[in-house]
Amino acid sequence: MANQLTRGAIAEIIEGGTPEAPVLQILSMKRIPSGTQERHRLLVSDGQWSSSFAMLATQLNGKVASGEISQNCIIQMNRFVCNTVQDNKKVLIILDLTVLQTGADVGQRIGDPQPFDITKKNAAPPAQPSKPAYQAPSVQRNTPNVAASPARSQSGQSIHPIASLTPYQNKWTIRARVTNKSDVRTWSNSKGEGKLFSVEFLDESGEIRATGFNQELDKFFDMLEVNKVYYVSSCSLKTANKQYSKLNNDYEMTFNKMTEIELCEEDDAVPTMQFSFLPIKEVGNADKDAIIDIIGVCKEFQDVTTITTKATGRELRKREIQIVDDSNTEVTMTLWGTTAETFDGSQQPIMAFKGVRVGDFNGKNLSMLNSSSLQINPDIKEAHHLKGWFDNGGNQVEMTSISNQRGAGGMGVGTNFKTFAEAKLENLGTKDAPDYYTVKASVVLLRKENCLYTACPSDNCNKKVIDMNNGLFRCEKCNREYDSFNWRLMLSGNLADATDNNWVTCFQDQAEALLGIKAQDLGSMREADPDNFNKVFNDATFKDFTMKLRVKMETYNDESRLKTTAVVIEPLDPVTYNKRLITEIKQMAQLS
DNA sequence: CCCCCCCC
Repeated sequence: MANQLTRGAIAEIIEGGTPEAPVLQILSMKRIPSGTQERHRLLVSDGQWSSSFAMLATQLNGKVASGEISQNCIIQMNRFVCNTVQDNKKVLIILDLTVLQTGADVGQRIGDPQPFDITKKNAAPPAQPSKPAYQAPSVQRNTPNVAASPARSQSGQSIHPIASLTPYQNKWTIRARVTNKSDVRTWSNSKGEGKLFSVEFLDESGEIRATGFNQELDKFFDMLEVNKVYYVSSCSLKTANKQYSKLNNDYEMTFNKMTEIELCEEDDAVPTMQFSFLPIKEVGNADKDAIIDIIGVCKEFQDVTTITTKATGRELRKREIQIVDDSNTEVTMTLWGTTAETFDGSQQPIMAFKGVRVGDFNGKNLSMLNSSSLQINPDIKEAHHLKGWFDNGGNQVEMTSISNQRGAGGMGVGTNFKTFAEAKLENLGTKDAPDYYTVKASVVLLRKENCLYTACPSDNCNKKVIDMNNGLFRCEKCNREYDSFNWRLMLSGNLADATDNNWVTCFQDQAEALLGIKAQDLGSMREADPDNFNKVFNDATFKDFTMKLRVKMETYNDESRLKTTAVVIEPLDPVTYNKRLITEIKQMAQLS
């Protein structure tokens, strides 16, 4: 069996050689915990040497998931590149392989391979890897050695892997898929002004960002479409500024006057964008600022609004949408710019996001970045699965939202349901920012004394006024006197659910909703009709409500206490309430 | 030649 393996192939590759279709055994494999992209590192053996320098190209991840690639299996490497990384270490990336024998069939390590160490290798002094003289030692990746005969483009030139591009060669053509494309952006600074866009290209060896300015934007912006494959040649290459680019490439390209781009119709061989989707439910546990991939159904969407940035005063268009998945969880996602403006959610599309950022404003939310990409109704298995789920009952499921604030105005009672006990257990309100949650609660006790106050009648003031006892009422805030006032409510009530109770402050709108009467009417009633005044409070007591609460630690006179304020109060809708309980029971049943 | 990633 041992003679199946290509003895010495590992040494040959490490020394810069490109043996033809070498056969190796995978001794072990390890998933590397880096970023969102699943990557596998392999300990491989050629029968003589072993090394853990091998990595699987991500398009082969499926073969790991399916079990085709597993420990002890024998592989033939059809295509591979060997790069030099920091400290002159070698990394072998397997681009294409054939499993000759499964791990189960082989069942054991073949022979007695020794960990390859160039200093211990006794056969001849270490061969000098054929390293081009231009390579600075700090450069993280050398020109890869690409095995197997390169493909040819339609016009006959050979295709180069993206990973092999450097600023020092100018005759190359890549065949790559556009995985992301920016909006047109303009700039104006001391050096001048102009417009630009950028795209991201992906092939089986790697990825690279390309930028087109001014004339090149006019020439290529419309032509380049996300998900299509192109032959691209003659661009300027420069060192990528890692501060701004998250792509796994030390270089990036700029389109220039010589650049040629040509659509490639037969594009099956070029990998599509790789996602690593996180179930929406898991976003609830994700760290703030985490960059993740998400797929979901757009269940609801709000209108486009305009905001002004604090820093530069720039106006931005944004749209919030709610996406759900089969973890029965909903999250709010913010779209920006053209994506926000052109978005059509009316058909409840499936949306696959790559590289969106987790935020923690009022619960968890997601936001697209300029580096994020979005595919609507993509032809991938996760999208088909979600479509099937949504159309077959998923659309009826009551979702748990991990974003407290619904829509631009934050209206609505929200869906971040918790009991009082859960809110306490989770220490809501003890951080810097207030927490919001929604509770179903009954009124136990209302403090009707001092729940009304005389307020300034001018618009948007509402400050308490002082009765001058001469028919005039003075507002200190407006610094003037009025001949009338408005009754306003600040009602303190004890509310309870099955788990605990809580004192909650209800201001005007919320108190009116709870009592079922306008503050003005209640105020008039207090002196004129005390019986009915008391009846209002008696009637409200023991009623059930759904309410969105805000919890925040407040400090008075060096004493800190949690303050709970009602943000929205609605009468309990028994149908919606029961639906939610049924969903929760089903979820509990699934968990057990 | 850009390099902002935003707002409640």
